[in-house]
Amino acid sequence: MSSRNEITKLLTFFREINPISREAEQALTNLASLVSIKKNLDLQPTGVTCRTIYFVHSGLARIYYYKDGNEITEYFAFTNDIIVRAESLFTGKPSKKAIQAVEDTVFIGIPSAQLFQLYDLFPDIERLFRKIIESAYVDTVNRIESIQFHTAEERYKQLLSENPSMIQRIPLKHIASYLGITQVSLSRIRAIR
Amino acid sequence: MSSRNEITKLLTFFREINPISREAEQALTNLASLVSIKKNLDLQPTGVTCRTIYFVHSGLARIYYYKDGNEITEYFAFTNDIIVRAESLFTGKPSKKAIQAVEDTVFIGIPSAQLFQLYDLFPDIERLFRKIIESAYVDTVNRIESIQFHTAEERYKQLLSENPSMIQRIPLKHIASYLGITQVSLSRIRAIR
DNA sequence: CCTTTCTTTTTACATATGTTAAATAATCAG
DNA sequence: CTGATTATTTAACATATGTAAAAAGAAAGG
Repeated sequence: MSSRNEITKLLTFFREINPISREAEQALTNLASLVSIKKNLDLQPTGVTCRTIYFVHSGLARIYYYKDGNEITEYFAFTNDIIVRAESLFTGKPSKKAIQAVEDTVFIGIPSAQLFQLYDLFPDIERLFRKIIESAYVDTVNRIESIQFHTAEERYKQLLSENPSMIQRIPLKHIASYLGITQVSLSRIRAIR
Repeated sequence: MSSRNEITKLLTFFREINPISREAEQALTNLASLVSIKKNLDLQPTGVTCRTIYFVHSGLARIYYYKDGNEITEYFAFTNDIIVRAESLFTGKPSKKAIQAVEDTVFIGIPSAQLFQLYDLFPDIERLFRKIIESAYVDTVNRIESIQFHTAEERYKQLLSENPSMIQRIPLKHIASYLGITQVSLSRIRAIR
């Protein structure tokens, strides 16, 4: 499969969110490039300002950071999911977070500076990305509710029912920190049948 | 102060986020209207789809909902803050959440359908609101980190140092549910001097 | 295939927060 | 001002999750 075909798949996904003109699709395609990262390696390290917006083409990735010496997973991205360290991209500050391939992963990268220039030429593209962020915002608000008002056991079981493959594909230590608990707690929860 | 002057104050605030043309400002002003709500009364009830984007002109408001019969405060909005039930606005579904005035509050309301039409006429306005949502998204991601990796005591003390007036202006029961703890827990935390 | 390393589970104990109920304190309406 | 309502604190006990250390299991490299 050529690079262009891989980007076409992402454009197809974009059409469901917000259709954009053929010229706009072409402009996006010209900006986009593929990056392959082997399992457990970082796509982007901490300490650098985020200047690229990534989508997962294949594989599985995560955003993580360190808290008191412990690695915390903040987000998992599957096929077609956006993966971006928003707190750095939107503020211009160096990111304290890193992006890592959980499996061998192919990313589609779009340089943010050039994308923002396209916003001026193609309001449709700006609208597309506005809607992507709106959707991410709603997801995040819902996640706060999930964290604050469900026990770790409830959150684990919900994750298990909504996305059972995660348990197979992702080390439990990452799932534990994503759920906001220790690995020991997760193990205990899993043991209760 | 006339209604127009109150909206002018909001436009001044908008200029710092993303300047828009004079025509765009005029179009926004034409859409905007003022709503005054007395303390403890709802601006928007639950069960209805959110069709208006509000900003706080003066006073103080919150978004809340019911969880197992208990009232949970999700968000506080101060002067110039946006207050909107995003999970309903962006999905078109009825909201399970309500907006309430914590003090006598003046809101500036912008009907979402008409605002979205303005996006077509004035890409600057769409950009302004994209940036507002991006900023809200970053705030929300940071809040997840705060909830997951700080104790309730740490979160209370941070809130106290960042925004001490909240403790005076808002009943502690609302602050407790905002922090994700019971009022009893908050009281205990406060007692430790 | 074996050794090393990484991941997951188990155990024992510590602690933060929840639950329920009652006591105080503050606010509000008449 | 006064009684009623609402908000806040306190107490006693229950429970979920954290911490530390060790054991067991799985994966990876030579």
